Amino acid sequence: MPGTEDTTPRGATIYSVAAAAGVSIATVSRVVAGSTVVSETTRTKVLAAMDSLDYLPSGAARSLAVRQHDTHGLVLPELNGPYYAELLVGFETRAAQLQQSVMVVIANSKADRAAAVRKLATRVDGIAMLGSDSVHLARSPKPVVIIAGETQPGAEAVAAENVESATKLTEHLLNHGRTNLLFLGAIDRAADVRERYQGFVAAHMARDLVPAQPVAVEFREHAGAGIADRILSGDLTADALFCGNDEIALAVMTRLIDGGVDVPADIAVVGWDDVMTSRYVRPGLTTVRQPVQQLGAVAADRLHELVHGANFRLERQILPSELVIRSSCGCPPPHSQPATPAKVGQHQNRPRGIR
Amino acid sequence: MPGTEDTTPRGATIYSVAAAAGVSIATVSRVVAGSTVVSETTRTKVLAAMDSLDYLPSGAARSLAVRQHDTHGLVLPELNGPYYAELLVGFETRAAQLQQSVMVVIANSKADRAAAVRKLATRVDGIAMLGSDSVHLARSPKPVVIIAGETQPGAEAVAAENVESATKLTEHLLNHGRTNLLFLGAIDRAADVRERYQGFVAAHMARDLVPAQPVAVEFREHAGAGIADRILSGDLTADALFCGNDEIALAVMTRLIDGGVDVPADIAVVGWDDVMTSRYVRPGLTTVRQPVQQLGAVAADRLHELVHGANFRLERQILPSELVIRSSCGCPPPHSQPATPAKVGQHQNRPRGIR
DNA sequence: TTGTATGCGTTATCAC
DNA sequence: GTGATAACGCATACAA
Repeated sequence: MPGTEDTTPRGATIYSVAAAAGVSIATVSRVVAGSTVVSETTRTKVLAAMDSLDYLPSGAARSLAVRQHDTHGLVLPELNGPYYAELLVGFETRAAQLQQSVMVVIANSKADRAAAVRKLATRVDGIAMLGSDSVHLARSPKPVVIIAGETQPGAEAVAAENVESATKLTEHLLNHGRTNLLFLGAIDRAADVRERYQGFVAAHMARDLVPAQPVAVEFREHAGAGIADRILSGDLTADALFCGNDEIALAVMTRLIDGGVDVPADIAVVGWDDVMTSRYVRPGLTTVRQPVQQLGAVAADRLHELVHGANFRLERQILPSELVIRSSCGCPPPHSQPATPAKVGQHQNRPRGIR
Repeated sequence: MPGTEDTTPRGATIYSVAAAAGVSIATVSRVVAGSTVVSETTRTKVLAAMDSLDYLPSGAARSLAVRQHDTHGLVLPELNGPYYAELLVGFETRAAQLQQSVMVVIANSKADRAAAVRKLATRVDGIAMLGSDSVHLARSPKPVVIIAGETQPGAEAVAAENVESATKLTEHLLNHGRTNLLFLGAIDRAADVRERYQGFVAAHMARDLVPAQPVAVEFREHAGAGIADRILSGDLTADALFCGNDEIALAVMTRLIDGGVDVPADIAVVGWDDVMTSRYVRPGLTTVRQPVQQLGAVAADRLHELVHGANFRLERQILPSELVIRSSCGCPPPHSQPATPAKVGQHQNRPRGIR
């Protein structure tokens, strides 16, 4: 049917604005790129044309031409919770400063992750991945940085410090006179939990004590309650619980209290992460705070450098964690029970007496 | 310098695998696309070539060719907290099911958002944006769906129900015999808070009561503590506090309790969002749960349809919220104080006596 | 079933 | 200063 025009407006391209402005596409490209060589008068013409045509450059075309995506990939496990949000904020913020976009994908199973990574690699310059117990990323075509996981052949790793803090935390419990500590968490899933257990073991060894085997628990609240029930029923015995993260610590502790046990008098409980709830609950949960946001930022940073030719760092970068002593470990509660959060950045530690 | 080769390996392209497999690029493209027409023997050849060359397609080139990014954009404000993580999970998961990648950008100021949106629009097919009090997105070249905000000319909106739930919650407080309710939250920032105040007002009107003006507070914990101090000092008076979100509700309530007031006997406190802390704190915080994850999923869904030619929906889609009655409102605490979270999806409401 | 040729919208290298 | 024009890596209509 002659004369029938395509009705779907295809959007302005560099060609249409060039035509509208009466210049070549090269010139348009120059003003878009902010090149200083173009004369003021033509620049104005071009700008006007772009505006009237509502011109929007094609990122794909640009990427193809410059052979670079200018975007970072971020692979996260499905778990929600504040941890991931913070990590994303740190990562995205730093990436943005570096003029990089960020593409995120959430994957759970190893299979999902592998597939996700391959697809992602198609549209980014590099990939940051939370947790290393993940893809066998041999021959990964793009730079990879692993967050909170172990270093791997083709990748670089950044993580929050675990072993030392776990050791300190365990010692703290031991110093409180506890003799039967239990470690709650599955050490075969994630490297960071494994490292926390290492610290747990190390502290025992240092005193010629024999550490208990870890009790595998999912990092979900209901799992924590389950453990508490086993303790209440006498199936499990302990006078101190070292929990792999705050969620289960909170769940266990609360259920224990509901079940009539006195925390921390009968059983001390400590966690990991310092989630918001930990400072609101009574007794306040003793835990460890990780520099999560900074972790994301550093990952974005390293990734950017790798993409731009930097060499892989042989050993992973460790960011310091910080013990947050409250009262679930046996320390006396502060007299005024200040529930208001301390300003972040200030030390919240207030070790007392013991240790 | 003749004979000097470029040492940086440029990565395999469709051309190199075609050559290696002894076929044309069209054929390679076909097997990559999973076309069924190609013979089994050649497919194997191509697959082998791809594998040995470690071929990774260029997403940019593909996007350019098909004139589509197959990517959804998501614009978030900087605030962290579980809300955003959940939203992201819902959005990404649904997008993935639709074969779409997702690019996220975090922006705070209006200026940031405007800039971010324009840059984003360059690499995605459509944009979802949390909150509408944002960009004047006139002539936005790509489809936009607004999450938890008001509908706008060029966009579609999805949101959790606010007014009705806020009305109910207010009525609940009124039914408890409270006569001096205060609304805590800045209604000039976000549409959803505005709507909650509307419900607050509506409930008052229905009883010929005159609602108090909203007390502007930032949604940060320290701000909540500040309000509590004003109440403790007598600067502010109330027997019930309707807080714009759980963070400030928690902060206010805790500080109030530390200051010696009996919550809820002296002052009732309710919040919004049902964060984890709300079910751990004592008294349990009465609040409202929004289908955040679903909100993200619906946004991704609608965006996808808009991108593929669907018409804008004139009125926004409202997802139902749910009252979560605990005891900070004045209701008696459950006898067993079950802190374990109810399975999500089950009704957690247990209204009693009153209303 | 497979190959050829063209277009997708930029950037960048040359000339002019 | 500005304008041709060749990549960039893929999809696809059309031939064969």
